[in-house]
Amino acid sequence: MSLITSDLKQQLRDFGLRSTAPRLAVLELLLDADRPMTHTDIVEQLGAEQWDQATIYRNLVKFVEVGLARVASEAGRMSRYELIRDEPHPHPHFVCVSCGIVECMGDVTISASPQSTWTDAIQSAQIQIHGICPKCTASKSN
Amino acid sequence: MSLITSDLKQQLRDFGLRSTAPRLAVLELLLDADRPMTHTDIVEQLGAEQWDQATIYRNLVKFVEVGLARVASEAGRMSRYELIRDEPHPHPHFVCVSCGIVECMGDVTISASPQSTWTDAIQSAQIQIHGICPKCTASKSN
DNA sequence: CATCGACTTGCAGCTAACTTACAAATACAA
DNA sequence: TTGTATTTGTAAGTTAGCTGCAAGTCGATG
Repeated sequence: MSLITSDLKQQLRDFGLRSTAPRLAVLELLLDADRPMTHTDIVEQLGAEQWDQATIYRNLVKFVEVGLARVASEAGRMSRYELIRDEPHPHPHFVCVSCGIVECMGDVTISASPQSTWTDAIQSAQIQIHGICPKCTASKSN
Repeated sequence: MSLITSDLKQQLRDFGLRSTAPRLAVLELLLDADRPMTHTDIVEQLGAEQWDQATIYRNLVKFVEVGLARVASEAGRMSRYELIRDEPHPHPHFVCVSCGIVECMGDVTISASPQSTWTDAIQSAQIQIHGICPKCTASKSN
């Protein structure tokens, strides 16, 4: 077993979850992903493993429940999951309202003003920018 | 027929849609709403009218198609619709990730920095703040 | 390192939001 | 008023996601 896999096992236990093969696989996939992924994405990428789709669902839900992951968007009526990581600059997500893809906007900073009734709620909230992604913009202009 | 209803009929025609009873009712409901509404919300509020749910769905989709309305959020796997209006200050939406309710944050202004690869896409985009609304925060602390 | 209870998985079937096919009804241009 | 394209009602279909249950597995404990 690699050192890295061993770390992942420990991370699962740190969050109060048993370390099982499907959980490790999902965790590893999310770690490597550069954008939030749907359940379908994950099942496809783990295709060779043949784990039941319900197992993957339950694990994703569990990850969110314990705080390992969050639902980054529900565009197109499909939840997209991403790991929660310690980040120097929390970044907003760009969500394409046409194709549903979600991209992390690492280089954008958002600030809100002024103090308002929402100030409390905005603490630790996620920001999404909804628009048409470059790819969809291109294909629409045909 | 009231002057107002007559205006609504004209607005439908301006967008290339025939003016029908269910469309007028949906349009009027969205006009009066102070937040984006789900298909279910709308069917319930129009309960007395007994229009088919598929008709309401198709009209909502049509409204979005012609630019009369937009999907303000898909929280909880339910689309929430709002009319597109001319607004002096486009406002972000607060989306509760717990109960899915969407509120218009009229008093909050969001600014993005710096210029980035996203600058183009952000033009005319919608901003959503995802968090836990005050009501859900209260009920969770019980 | 064997045991056992609690947690997980696989399976199959269910739910709910949304979509669609098709025939009947209707808006509206002429 | 009439003709036609659009819209509606009805019923059935789709699909992401959820759930009950029996069988399997993890890992704390002895």
